This record gives sequence, C-alpha cells and structure tokens, in this order.
Amino acid sequence: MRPGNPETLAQPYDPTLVESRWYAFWEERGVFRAGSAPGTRDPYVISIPPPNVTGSLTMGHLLGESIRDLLLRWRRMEGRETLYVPGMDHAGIATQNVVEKKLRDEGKSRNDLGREGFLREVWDWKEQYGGLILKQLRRVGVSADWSRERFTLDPEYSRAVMLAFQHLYDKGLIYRGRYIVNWCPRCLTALSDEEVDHVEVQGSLWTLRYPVKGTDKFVSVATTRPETMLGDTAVAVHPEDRRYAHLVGKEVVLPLMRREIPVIADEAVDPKFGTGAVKVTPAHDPNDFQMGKRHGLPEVVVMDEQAVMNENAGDFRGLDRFEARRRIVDALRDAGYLEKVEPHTHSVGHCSRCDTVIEPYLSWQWFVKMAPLAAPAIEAAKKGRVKFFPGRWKKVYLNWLENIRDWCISRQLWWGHRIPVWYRGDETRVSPDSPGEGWRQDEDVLDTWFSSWLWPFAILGWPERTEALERYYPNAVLVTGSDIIFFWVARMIMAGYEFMGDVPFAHVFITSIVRDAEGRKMSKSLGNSPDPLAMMDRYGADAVRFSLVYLTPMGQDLLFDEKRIETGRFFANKVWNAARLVTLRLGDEELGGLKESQLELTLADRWILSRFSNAVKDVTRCLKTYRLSEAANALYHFTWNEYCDWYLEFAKPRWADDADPGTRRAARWVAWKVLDGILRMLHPFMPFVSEEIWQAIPHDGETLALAAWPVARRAWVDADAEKQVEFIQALVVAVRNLRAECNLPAGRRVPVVVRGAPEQLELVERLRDQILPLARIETLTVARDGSRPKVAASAVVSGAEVFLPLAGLIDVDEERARLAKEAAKLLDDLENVKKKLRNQDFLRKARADVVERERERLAQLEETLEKLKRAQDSLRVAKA
RNA sequence: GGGCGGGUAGCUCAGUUGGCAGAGCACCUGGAUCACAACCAGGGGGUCACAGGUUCGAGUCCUGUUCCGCCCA
Repeated sequence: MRPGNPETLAQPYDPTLVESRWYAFWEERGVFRAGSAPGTRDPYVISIPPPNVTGSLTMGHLLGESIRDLLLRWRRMEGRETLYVPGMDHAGIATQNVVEKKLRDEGKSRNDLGREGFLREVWDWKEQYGGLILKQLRRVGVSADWSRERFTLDPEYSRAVMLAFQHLYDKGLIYRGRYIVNWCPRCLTALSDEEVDHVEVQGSLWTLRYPVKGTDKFVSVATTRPETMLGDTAVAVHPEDRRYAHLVGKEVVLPLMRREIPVIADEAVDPKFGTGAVKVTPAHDPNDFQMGKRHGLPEVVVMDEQAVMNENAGDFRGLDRFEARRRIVDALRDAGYLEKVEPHTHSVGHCSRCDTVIEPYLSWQWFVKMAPLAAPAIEAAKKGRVKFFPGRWKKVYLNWLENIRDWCISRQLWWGHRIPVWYRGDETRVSPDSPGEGWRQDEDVLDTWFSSWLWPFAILGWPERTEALERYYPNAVLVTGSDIIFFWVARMIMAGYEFMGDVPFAHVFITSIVRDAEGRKMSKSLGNSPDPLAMMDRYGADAVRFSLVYLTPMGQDLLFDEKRIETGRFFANKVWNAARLVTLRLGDEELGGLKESQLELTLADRWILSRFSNAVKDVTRCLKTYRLSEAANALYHFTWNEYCDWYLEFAKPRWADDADPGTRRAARWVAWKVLDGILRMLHPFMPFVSEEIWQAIPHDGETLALAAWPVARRAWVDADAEKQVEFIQALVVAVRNLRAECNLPAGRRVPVVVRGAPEQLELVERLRDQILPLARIETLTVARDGSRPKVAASAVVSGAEVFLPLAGLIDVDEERARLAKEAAKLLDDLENVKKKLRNQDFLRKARADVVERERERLAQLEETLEKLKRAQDSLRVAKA
C-alpha cells in the first residue's frame, strides 16, 4: 500500500495544473501499449476512425474520442489487453483542395507544378500542418498506442491498397466502363453516390414544344434542365399512353439545333410527370443514359469537364451551364418553343466537399461490383455477427446494402493511391509497379474510402499474416457517427469478409451527432462550432469529456450548449473536495492493513457499502450495453447525492477527536474504500482528475489506469440497512422541511420530538449524533412514553411523527392551514386508492403483489391522515 | 414518394417486462456550518403533441392525425 499525498489536493481545484501532469506519466510507463501491462489477456481493440490529415479537432471528434477512451480505459481496468490504434486518412479531395487553394493564393496551379511537383508540395504541407488533430488527442487524454500510428499513404498501407485492388480485379469485381457518373465541375473529378448531397431547391419546370416533323403540331416535354436539350437524341413517352401513341416512331425537330430525333416508347417514362412526354439526353442524365442504351440512341455530350458548353452546343459553346440555361430559355421563348414555366421544387445533387452542383457526366471510370461483396455483409448483420447499438441502425445499414449500386472508385486527382493499372497499346495489366518499358500508368487515383475500408486490418500489417493481425483482429467495437455508415462502416464490413474472411468488429456503436443549441449542424460557415481546445483550456479536458458523455442521449443528436460543460466541471470539483475532506480526516492509520472483519461497521457504513455495490452494478451494466449517459448519471448521482450528501455527513461526527476509536476507524476505512471505488469508476470518464486524487490517497499500484475495475460485492448488499437509513433520511428531510415551512432560517437550531414505533425510536437513538448536525437539531427528544407536544409544527414519516415544539415561534393558524392542505392532498390519494380497491375487476385481474401494495398504501395513508388530524386537533385545543 | 427517429416541467433529456411522472439546468426562498458559494438546505412548476382503441389499469402497447428532424429516391 502506497501512502497518499494529501498536500497535492490543494484548494481550489485547478484542472490545467492537474491535466498537464499525467499524460506523459502514462506514456512513459507504457500504459497505452498493448500487451505491456502484466497479466493482461483477451484483447479489446478499437481502431480510430482516421480523421482527415487536414482536420483539426471538432466537437464531434471530441465526443467520439471521449467515448472510445471511456470504453478502452474501462476494459483495461477490467484486465483486458487494450489497443487503440491512432492514425489518419489522406483524404484525397479535401487535402488536394487545401493545397490547391494555397497554390492559388500564390498565383500558381497544380498544372504549373506538374504531378510530381504537386505531390511534393502536398507532402510538404502534410509534414508542416497535417496531423494537428493527433496532437490534440493527447490533450483529451486518449489512451492510444502511438507506436502503431498509421497513415493511409504509408508505404505498407499503400501496398495493402494495391493488393486489394489487384485481388478484386482478378476476381472480376473491378471493371472499367463508360458511364454517367456524379461529376464535380469544380473539383474536376468523379464522385461516388455517397459523396453527393441532395438538397431540395426551388427551381423551375420548363415545358418546351418540339415540332413534329412534317406537321404543324408540337409535342410538349417538361424539363428541369433545359440546357441539356442541346444534347437530346429522342423524345420518350410511356408505351401505354394513348395521348401519344400516334407519335411513337415519328420524328420531332429539336429546336435551336434543328436535329431530327425519334419519338420512342419506354416503360421508364412516368405518364403523370409534366406532359407525359420527356426529352431524352443520354449523355447528361443517368436514366436517359439507360434508356439510350435500350434504344440504341446516340450520346451527344454538350458540356466539358468544367460544365462549360462545348463544340456540340452550337451557338452556346463556351458558356457556363447556368448562363447557357438562361440563354437557351430566352432563345426558345423568342422562337416560340417555350410553352410555360412553372415553379418546381426538386432535389439537386451537390458536391459534399465544395457544394458545387453536381453534373451527371459521361466518362470512363473504374467501378467495384458491389452485390457480391454486400452478400456476406448483409448476412453478418442478420445473423448478429455484427451488432449495432442502437439496434435500429441495422435497418439503415441493411437497406443500403440490399439496394447497393456499383461503386465508382476512380478520382481525377493526384493526391491518393494511383490506380495500379498499366497500359501499352491494347494491353492492360494490373500491378503495383510498372511492368516494364513502354507501359503507361492510369492517370487516376482511388477514392479515399477505397483505402480506409481496409483500415481495421491494414493497420495491423495485412496482407502479411502478422502476429498483431492474428491477435487484434477482429476489433471489439467500432465507435462512429451515423453519417459514415455507408461510406465506411458498411464497406469495412464488406472488406473484412472479402479480405479477412471475418467481420472487422463485433459491435458498431453509433454516437450522437453534435449540434448546436438550436439543433443546427455545426459548421464553419455558421460559426456555431466551439473550439474544443479553448474549451478544454477553460473547463478542463475531464470536464468536457464527462459532460459530453453525460449529455449524449442514446440514439439521438446531442444539442450542445457550452454552458452545460459546467456539469462536468462542478462534478470534478465536487469529487476533488470530497477527497480533500476524506484525506484530511484519514489520520495516521494504515488503512490497507485493516481487514473488513476487524472493523466495527455501523448502520451508515453498511448502508453506503450496499449503495456502492448497487452503483458498481448499475454503472457496469450500463457500460456493457453502451448506455453511456446513463452510466455517467448513475456514477454522478451515487457520488454526489449518496456518498457526499449523506455518507460523508454521517461520518463527520465519527471522525471527531473525541469519537470512539472503533467507530472512527470504521468510518475512515469505509470513506476511503468507497472513494477509491468512485475514483476507479470515474477514471474512464475523467482520467486526469481521478488519477491525481487516487495518487493523493493511500493506494495500491502505480497508476489508477491499471487499477482493477470495482466489483459489486454481494456481501455488501444490505436491504435492511438501506431501509433503515432511508427512514433516517426521510426524518432529517422532514425536520428541514418543517423549519422552512415555519419560515425559520436554515441555520436555526430547533428542538425536535419524535414519536413512533419502538424500532423506529431505537434507530433514531442509534444515529442521534449523526442526525443532530444533519437536521440542525438543538435537542432531540425521543418520546418513549408516547407524549406529544402541545403546540408544534409536525409531519409524519413512515408512520412516525416529527414535532417542532416551538410555541411562540410558529403561527398556529398557518400551521393548521398547512396541515389541512397536506391532509387534503393525502385524502385525494386515499380516494384514488379506495376507488381502485373497490373495483372488482382490479381485485380479480391485477397481479397479487400490485393489489397487496395498494392495500398497504391504503393503510399507510389512513394512518398518516389520522396523525395529521390529531396534530390539527391539538393545535385547535392549544389555540382555544 | 419510401424509411427512420422524435414531440414528457421554461430549456435539455431520463422514464428497463403496462402498476404512485423523474433528473440536470433555469427560477424563487433561506444560509458564511470546519471538503466544496463551482457549495448547502427548501420550494414552485406537467392536459406526457392530438384523437381513438386494447386493458382492472396506458407516458409506456395498437391504429389514425399532426408537427419537427434525419436518411434514401
């Protein structure tokens, strides 16, 4: 047993001081390195959702990190071999954007530097500014194994990505094709479906008239994107639409372009949309593309990669797409081809990176065939091999997988893993390195998620069959936000099965999304995102961590208000001060040497040990089921409202110099023991302050981070003690209550008389010394002879009567009115209970214990009412 | 259009098989009691969104309506 060091618990508690001390201490002792602690077993592994290399800590990260570290520290204390692998994602588009902007500010473009020069520039940037977020994790206290830090562009990691590509290609699951993809004309790259945000916008629906060839008739088509009409190669109607049946097979003349295009019939046309006839632009709309394939229509591309109208756009060549739209509409109107314009709300895709309106763009891209990969991932969730918390996310996950579409993985960027495909003449070869002279590598790089979907095993050395891979795969749990279930979670599970033959993690815990107090998403442009570092400086990392976990509702968004960080700060302060009290009163006794059996435990001792056991059970159970906020709540409540508010107050008189040494020793031991247990449970929530305090009290072992998680001891559970103390608490509260009702100052000492059953009176006698200061009682009279004060304020507690005999100080009329009000309330309750018990159906059909409880309640209410009535009577007599 | 989540105190949220509606914050009153004023003690505050239904009994289960948020198309 190491002695404590109470001097470090100075007043006031200063988180900055405390939190600067311990991170290096833990790191030096290798606490965070997997397998470093002796006797550990049963690995518990979490991988970081790798933050973008460009990123800095946000509230969302902070919540995720707090939760992951909470789980890790808890499991580590349970004796598990924990591993948290930190790392970063190269974040292709995001990073390239950042560096390109920097170049632009310097008046340069990436093309000025060339591919190699540009990449050198990005790496330089990465070395200088990248990875800020990982440094910030230390401030949070995250117990990561820094010796295993990984980056998705590390050479070994890159090799894993290349091999994954090759494997899928060889299996026929990767193919190259010319399709319509989501194209960002600002980022100049293709995007996957998941990288497009659909936004409802107030647009227009234009109805255009296309002249039917050889007649003076028109066919009207409705469109939201009139600029694409330049590339129309057909007009389509539903095959069963009688209105247009006579036109199918005829031709119409495309206005402005004067091209003749056919009218076709296709099931995909919705006869109820617009006029029932639609223009078909195979090169600029994914549905039209499919239709074009079915009918063998030509694909006329009218825009270039920057969404500027090209040589196929006739007079509109060189115009930006939106300018072109205006001009084309004007031209159509002037020529009489515009029938009408109506306001129309529709959903428009935006680049999730830069918010530019996405252009469906026909181009050559690489794709992953997803259905075969999805099958085992679907199976895994259905069979429960991977479990979601909260469970409803499983449906979201399954719904996506069951409707999965192929994944466009090529990006027209430079920063990333270059596609390992080589061309020479008509030959194509897949290989990480050049096959030799004359081979030209594909220009594109892979989607960032094509590397991060390998994360849980690539960080452990895959494709090598390393010891780490053997030992730490699969991970225990993935903790992340719902926004990347499709991007990352689902794909990791697919990759896990494809490359490792097993799920990457047993559990997926979906955290809250942190929003501002008004419920808006945190964003730079709104300026509603607080700076987590500044916040930790102000309140302490412990306070921020605890508050976030305390506040995070299971399965819902977290509406964050900085003021609420105070919950954690006040709690840390409370524990700090409780520890001060305990250490100041511990004396010179060697507590560690004391056996529980040698102690003279009192009722209060048995009560708090019982409550403590209960708290341990509660907190642990909540953690197991990821009810984290509930766990924080249980710990907070036990510590503050039971240990501090009651136990320490019960103990104070027993610590006095003139107190009996036996009871003093027991009170010291119990206070210390329970505090130690609180600190152990607190550690995963508030690692710094808990360690600081733990080091200041007598303790075993070098660090709290490796101390054992408390176990609920059945021997400590004591229902009788709990019941008895509950009575005493109610009694104390009643006295405080009466004092306030009589408008006496809170500090005023009052005489108290108690009447009640013999065992109640005996209990009061036993705890007399504790009750006196708690209720601020001057003289406590136990009325064994059953006598009652003539003039007194009174209350009934579990059948016992409490009197404040304060003739002269209390207003008799007021007290009678108060008692009457109280009685009226009870009478209401009584009526309800009676009604219930008169109800034959209730008596016949309700569970026996429920009926019994109602009967007891009836008896209790009647007894209480009787006593209140007697008190009123006696006041009436006194008055007269 | 399809799916999911939510509506409980002024605010943010708990409420575990149906059985006495809770917490924190905010507010009001009293308090320099020796761990803590970042504290302590006490208090007020509710048509559990609405309408039906099941049940002896519904915040809780079922149906419908409505409002808010998110995801997918």
